[in-house]
Amino acid sequence: MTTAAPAKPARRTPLPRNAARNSAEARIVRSIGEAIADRRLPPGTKLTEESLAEAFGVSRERVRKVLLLLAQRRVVTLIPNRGAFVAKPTPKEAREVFEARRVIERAIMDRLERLPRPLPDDMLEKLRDHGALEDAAERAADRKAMIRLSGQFHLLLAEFAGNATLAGILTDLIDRSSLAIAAFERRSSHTCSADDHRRLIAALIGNRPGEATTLMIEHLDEVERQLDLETKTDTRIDLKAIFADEPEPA
Amino acid sequence: MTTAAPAKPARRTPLPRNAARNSAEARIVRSIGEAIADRRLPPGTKLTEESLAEAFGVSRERVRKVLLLLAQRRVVTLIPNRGAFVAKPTPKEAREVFEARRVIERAIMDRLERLPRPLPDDMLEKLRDHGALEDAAERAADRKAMIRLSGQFHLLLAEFAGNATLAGILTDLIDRSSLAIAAFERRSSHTCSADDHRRLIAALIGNRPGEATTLMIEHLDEVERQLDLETKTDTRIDLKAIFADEPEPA
DNA sequence: GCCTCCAGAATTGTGCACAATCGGCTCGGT
DNA sequence: ACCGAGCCGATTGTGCACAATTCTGGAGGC
Repeated sequence: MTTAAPAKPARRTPLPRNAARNSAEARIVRSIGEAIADRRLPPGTKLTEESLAEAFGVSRERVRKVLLLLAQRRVVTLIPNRGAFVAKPTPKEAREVFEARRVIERAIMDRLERLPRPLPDDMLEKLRDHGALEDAAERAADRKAMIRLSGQFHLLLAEFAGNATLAGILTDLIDRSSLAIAAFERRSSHTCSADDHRRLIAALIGNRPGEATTLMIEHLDEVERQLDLETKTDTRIDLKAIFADEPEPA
Repeated sequence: MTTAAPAKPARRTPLPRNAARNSAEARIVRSIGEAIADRRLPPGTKLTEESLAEAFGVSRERVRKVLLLLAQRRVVTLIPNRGAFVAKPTPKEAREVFEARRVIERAIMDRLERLPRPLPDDMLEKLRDHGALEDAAERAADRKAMIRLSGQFHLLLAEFAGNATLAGILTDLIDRSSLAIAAFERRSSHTCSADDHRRLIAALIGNRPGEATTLMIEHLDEVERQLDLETKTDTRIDLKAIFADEPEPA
């Protein structure tokens, strides 16, 4: 019935319209988000509206909107009349974020393990492709790419689990854990163990019951364990402490 | 040009400043959120900026900001150049939200059951107080109060679990499940079974291992099961269907 | 010497005016 | 009478100007 209209000329405009405008803001959000994740914008950095507006070539109100969005995702902190800062999570918040990730990603792995085998071809293909990308980034020692790919890997699994809502929640949590890593990473850490991901992929394909889930939990535990959530480096007094033992150069 | 103002008498105000301003926005968000949850604003309702601005006695840009926040929480849908609408979840999204709630609330119940016994007095007190409130609302057949209290109950448990991040995520999910209920509730449904909550409280205090968790999952299953997620009432064509059998009045 | 207080500058917050866009309505053609 | 085109009212989107607040540097008093 409704399928008629074979020869209907394109009455409406092809409407590439608002998509462009809208994605411009989304693009800025992603751009800033990635910059925060890979530490080009370390926690605590002041994000001046004017500077960002200039950097992205947009008006200040656009930036303002973007910052509001990022603040909602707890990636930046908005202090009234003071401005926007890259969020600096507390150790407590960092622990909470990782715990939340364990809760959600365990659920995701459960669902993935219950998928009928063998896994669909496109899924296998995407897993292998992603593995190759991570390998390449590791060989190239491309730290930024590894961070980005690591997040994408977890997100990819969430997609496969088929629950977009959980995936959306996880997106935020991944951003926030990147932030936590940036804030609390120890000096000598190898972090993003692409090896963990490799094993996870293998376990997922192999389908030994529970193994992939266990690996995921251990993986998240390991990442969290590599953080230094004990020594209290909070507030801004640490700056004074750092330079306290330096003699006056005069 | 502008300010004459060479004389500056009481230059400073007693500063009831941003705290009031800031919470004003939060208040509007809560207000609209509650209105959506208890169905004063059914899914699909157009939220005109001007009307809301007038209703809350604030400027349009304030409303605009609030709508952006609510859109981020998926409680309203923002259509470019068309405006804001109370979100109308799809059956798929409704299922996803409930699945996400099961994932998170199971984790919360796990943690609550692992709490050392007996539970702290303030926790017991709050549980009992809340139970009394729900009983009262049920006796008074105060539907709106029951909906609000039901959400608060789940949030209360999340608080007790001590993970503010998970609690925050759950806050959004509860709002969204309220929406799902508003969108898909069957005509003859008793819904918010305060009885479930009563049993949950008892199980939690009694601490028979796993019982509270099981009750919670069954509770969420039951709420979801009361929804009609099968019959496809999507799109706007249902309006035509509704009036299809009505004869022309002239 | 140190603390307090106070301009000046820089930055954020907000109202307003206008531009852009959409849906509905009317009108003219077939 | 139906269909499409085009205008109009209403609503949303955006830039701008100005108000409010905070921060900085420095002068003055204790």
